[in-house]
Amino acid sequence: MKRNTINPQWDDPYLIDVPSLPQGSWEDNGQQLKLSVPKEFSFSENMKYLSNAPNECLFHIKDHRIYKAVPIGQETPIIEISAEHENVITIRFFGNTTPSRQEVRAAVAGYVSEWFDLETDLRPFYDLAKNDLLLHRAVSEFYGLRNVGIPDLFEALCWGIIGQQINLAFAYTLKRRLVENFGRSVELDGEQYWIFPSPHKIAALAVSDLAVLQMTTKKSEYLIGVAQLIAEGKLTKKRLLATGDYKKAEKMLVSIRGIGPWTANYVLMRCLRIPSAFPIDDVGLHNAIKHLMGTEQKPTKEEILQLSSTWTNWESYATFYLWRFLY
DNA sequence: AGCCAGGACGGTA
DNA sequence: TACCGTCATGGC
Repeated sequence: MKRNTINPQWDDPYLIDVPSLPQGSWEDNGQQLKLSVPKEFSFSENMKYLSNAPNECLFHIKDHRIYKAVPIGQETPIIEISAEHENVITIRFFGNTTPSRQEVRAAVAGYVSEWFDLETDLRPFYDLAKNDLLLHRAVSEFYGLRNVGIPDLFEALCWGIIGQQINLAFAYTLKRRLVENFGRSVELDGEQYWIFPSPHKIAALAVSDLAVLQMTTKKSEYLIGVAQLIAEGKLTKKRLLATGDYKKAEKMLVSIRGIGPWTANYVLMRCLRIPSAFPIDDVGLHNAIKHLMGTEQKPTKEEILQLSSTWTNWESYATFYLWRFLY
């Protein structure tokens, strides 16, 4: 008999911070969901991006399909995301994890819609990019790529903090250790699906609990501090968005210990989807520009501001597209 | 072996 | 405001 087994530490009140409904059109026949996607969307282009994450532990990819456990309230459906045609995304529930309640299925649709940023109209970006020194090649090579995001705020903040000042491969290793030590997993058909630890769980840890994972002491402190803020309800997506202004949201984040300009903009870009969020200190961005410009030295901040002066309100998409040149 | 990595902090001038 | 030493470890 195949059953889902869930780790003991499952008395976990945290609800991931995601929309309860997709904004766009979608269908639900009780067994599977279909999301309509904009014309400027390419499933395979987004899959190429996701396939490149080395050592990713929160989803896996097989035969051009994504498999992932999505925690919604007290349920943890395991979904398969596929696209027979480029213009529609199909979500199937795995095994016996089909949520019986319609609102849970809707939340899953909302999660996927947000993950792939299906609501943004990319046409203005493509228009401005056509004549842009750095972007014209990016938008033709990666046409249909979305700003694939991190819908949950806590996960996005942790990923940003973990990634500070270390190479990406090591960052993935640290994330995996964090998830496998303090997250929970659902097992189905011999596969294990990991779910990111809750803020409550991390908030209750001691610095040494994280430091043994080879996180620096400071990173351990930062993660616990952010977890406490979120667990106490003091830091939410809603509050950040309620500032009504990108710069105010950035200030709110930067005031938190461990979150500097890079992390703040990274999270505003990948989680809150602020179009003008711009992690200008990002080494990856610097390397991409260096690569495209064929220069030996990294661009200065002034040069980047010059090159990006026409990206107004599309800085986050520009950054995301330029990252694609790095792998 | 040595430089670099999807930075941030705390102190100093 | 602007700069600098420090944190600390793995990847290549």
